[in-house]
Amino acid sequence: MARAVSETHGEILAAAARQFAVTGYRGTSLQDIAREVGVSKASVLYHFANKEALLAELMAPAIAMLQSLDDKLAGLTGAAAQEVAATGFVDLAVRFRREIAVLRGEFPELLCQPAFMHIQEISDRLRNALAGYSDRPSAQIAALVLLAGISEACAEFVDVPDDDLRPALLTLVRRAVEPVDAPQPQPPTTEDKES
Amino acid sequence: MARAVSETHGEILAAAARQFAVTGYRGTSLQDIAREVGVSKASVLYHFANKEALLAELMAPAIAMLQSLDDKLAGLTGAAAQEVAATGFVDLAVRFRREIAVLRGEFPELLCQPAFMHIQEISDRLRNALAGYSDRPSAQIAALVLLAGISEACAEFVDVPDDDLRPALLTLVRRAVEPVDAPQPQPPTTEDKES
DNA sequence: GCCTTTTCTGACCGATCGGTCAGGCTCTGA
DNA sequence: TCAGAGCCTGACCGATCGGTCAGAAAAGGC
Repeated sequence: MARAVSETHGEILAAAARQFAVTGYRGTSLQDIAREVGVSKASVLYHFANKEALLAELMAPAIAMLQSLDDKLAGLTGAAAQEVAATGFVDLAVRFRREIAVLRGEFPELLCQPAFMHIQEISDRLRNALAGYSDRPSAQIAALVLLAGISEACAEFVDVPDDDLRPALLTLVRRAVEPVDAPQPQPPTTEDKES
Repeated sequence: MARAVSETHGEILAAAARQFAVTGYRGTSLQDIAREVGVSKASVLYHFANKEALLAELMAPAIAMLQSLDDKLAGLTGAAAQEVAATGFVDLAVRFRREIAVLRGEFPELLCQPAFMHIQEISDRLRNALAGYSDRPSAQIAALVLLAGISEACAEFVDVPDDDLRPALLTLVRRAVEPVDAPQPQPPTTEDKES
């Protein structure tokens, strides 16, 4: 068959992105991807050294953006770090919904593979930043819930346009994150309306 | 060997719970579970009809609690529904951290299996309740982010005691959820949702 | 003692996985 | 015209998966 100077490479990548997001990395076989593109499994392995290499190329842009967010956070503390982490991660999650969905579902094994080992550290730093570098458990918990939830939500709302999703998420994060050094409206004692 | 009137059944269940939570349902083989218990794979399949039956028995208590929460939500609307959904789901997530972690990671395929088909509907209703039955996208998004994030967070903080985790999550949810009939800064256009 | 029931096992099955390999096809430039 | 590069394939490999089955080993009532 031999198509015009390999658009096949890109087609495989696109099909893999689609299927990984739905079925997961482990749940998608090379055969599945090959079938969708209309080539043989051997052809997939001609274009990509192995399954992991295919995943790595797929994730590269998202990882690059995550890395650059990590760099931007390097010099910041407190509320400034929170704000940059919030806007940066929301942007990233909205733009790379599918890629993040893959990472989300298969954390334990994927992060053991050499190409993705540093991601755990980066996302730990991101969580710390979103918690305003507070070591209060409640701040850490809130940050983790938000990061995880946003990853999930973006994968779920595939059909919501970016420009609707982004502000909604950003508003949510700003409301939900535990403030650190901003002047707080009430003392941390329980001035509760519920109990 | 033939142990005293099968504690083996329970041991298999416990080992499966541990491994599913770490490696996922699909990522854990019957061989793995058998090895941890110290029996043969065939023995696992003597106590459980098949892998899915093992999972179903493991999930039963969590699903029962989810079902009862669903029942409790049946007659409620607005802020009352939000509050019950919030406390109920936080309780459930804290108590059944491991079980929820399994469901979380392997949604698409697990929910296709007959034993779990109705869970998707229940969790949709739960999300709606947490959104105060508002159809504003931002309310729906916030609810989904919170539900997903909490599931993830509980699985992550395995070593945090229940009594520390629960209030932290509850505070977060109450702060993050979009209020429906509480006094709002902007005039509510759609006060009446479904009557 | 013996017989039945419960518990457990090794050997085996078909299916599927990721990956290899030798070779065929088409295009291109000399 | 022909050699070589790029692209693609079917056949095949070893490993692992969930699951079956005949029968051994132990437990318990008689």
